[in-house]
Amino acid sequence: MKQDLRVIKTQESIRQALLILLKTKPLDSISVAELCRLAKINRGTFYSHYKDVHGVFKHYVEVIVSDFKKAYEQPYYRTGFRIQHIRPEMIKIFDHVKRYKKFYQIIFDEKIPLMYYNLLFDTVRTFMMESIQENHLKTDSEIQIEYLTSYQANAILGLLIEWYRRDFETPTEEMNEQLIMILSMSSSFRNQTSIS
Amino acid sequence: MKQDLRVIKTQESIRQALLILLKTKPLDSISVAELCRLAKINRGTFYSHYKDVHGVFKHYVEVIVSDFKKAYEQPYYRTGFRIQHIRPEMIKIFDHVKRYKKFYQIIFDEKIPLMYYNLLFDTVRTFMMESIQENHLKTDSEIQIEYLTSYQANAILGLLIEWYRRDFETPTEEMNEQLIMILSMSSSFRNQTSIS
DNA sequence: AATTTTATTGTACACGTGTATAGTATCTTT
DNA sequence: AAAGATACTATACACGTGTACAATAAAATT
Repeated sequence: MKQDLRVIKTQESIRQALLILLKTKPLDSISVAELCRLAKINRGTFYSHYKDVHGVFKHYVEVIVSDFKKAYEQPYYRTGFRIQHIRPEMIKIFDHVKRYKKFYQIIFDEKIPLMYYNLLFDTVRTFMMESIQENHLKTDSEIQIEYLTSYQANAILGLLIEWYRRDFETPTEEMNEQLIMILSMSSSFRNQTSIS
Repeated sequence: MKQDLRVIKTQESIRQALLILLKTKPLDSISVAELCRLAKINRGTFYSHYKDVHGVFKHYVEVIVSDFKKAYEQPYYRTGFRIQHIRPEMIKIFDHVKRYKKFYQIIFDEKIPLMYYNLLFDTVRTFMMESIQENHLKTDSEIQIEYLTSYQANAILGLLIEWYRRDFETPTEEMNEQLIMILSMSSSFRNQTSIS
């Protein structure tokens, strides 16, 4: 059996309505009722497709995240550089975020649920995991990779948080440089700070 | 002029009601109406004190965060160790989180707004800042301290996220060890991973 | 103790939420 | 093209939200 045309039509009009509303008001102020009025959809119908407004927004976030994954998984980036040097895969993250700036401004908004942040976290963390496994890196056997990758992935997100707070005004090139410099800081510094 | 007794009474009964409700249901399912019924407070009165249920919860979070800050600021921990070694200040974070486990389980819940996470982030980040300044560490002048500390602070929170996801079952002692091992990993490894 | 100040209550209103159900319209299948 | 399946609509209900305002109660001030 094929996908019902009615379903496609209503879902698309709901999604479109969200995009339109997002241009004039923040996500957390958009109600299901308003969305349905604009989409010319009965409110009861809405609930047979989405749980709430976040359910609709999540669709777009998933599209963006999968775009991020796709870019990262291009073979060129995975094989073309020697592992002795900092490879540029991660660098792509800043370009990606800048490209979808409007969405990331929503995701990092303090009124928005952690759910989207978690999605980001899991995505970046998976990259870390794969990178370690592909290069057959063996870490100190005492270190649990789950904790190591969580540490590393969230560190990157820390840069994004700061970037967001500065309204993404720092150029992506400088973000790349900052990341590389932080990564190449000597371990002696890390021991000195006691914290980092 | 002194603080009106009526105000104190109503605020305390609202806060108490929240604690009671939190024992049986998640924060995001607690309505202002329910809170007011239990607190025996008129709903209109509620809104002259708090904006919403989160406003009430935030009070507790602020108490907890200030407790965290206080513990960190005890002079003993700031002077008693040589900076050449990893100092144990940050180690306190795991004990602290474990102590207030119930609250952190709420804060890290995916349905809860980023606001509380940001509060945590800012707190830890301030520690990083102070630590760098107190020790008169000069980083590479090209590195912006704001990005460095955001990176470092959020990395720690990454460990907390993973810990939370495992329902805080990893013993605090092991969390301490994991952190120390991650921090003392050689920079050569970091260059190899390309990501971390 | 009397007066003044103000926090709280009770009530109302327009709106949003989530769910349910019967009737209608639209799609798919044969 | 007709039959069958099902998505959509219209409507209703109980509940929650945020705001407003006059009446009341309980504080602080004199």
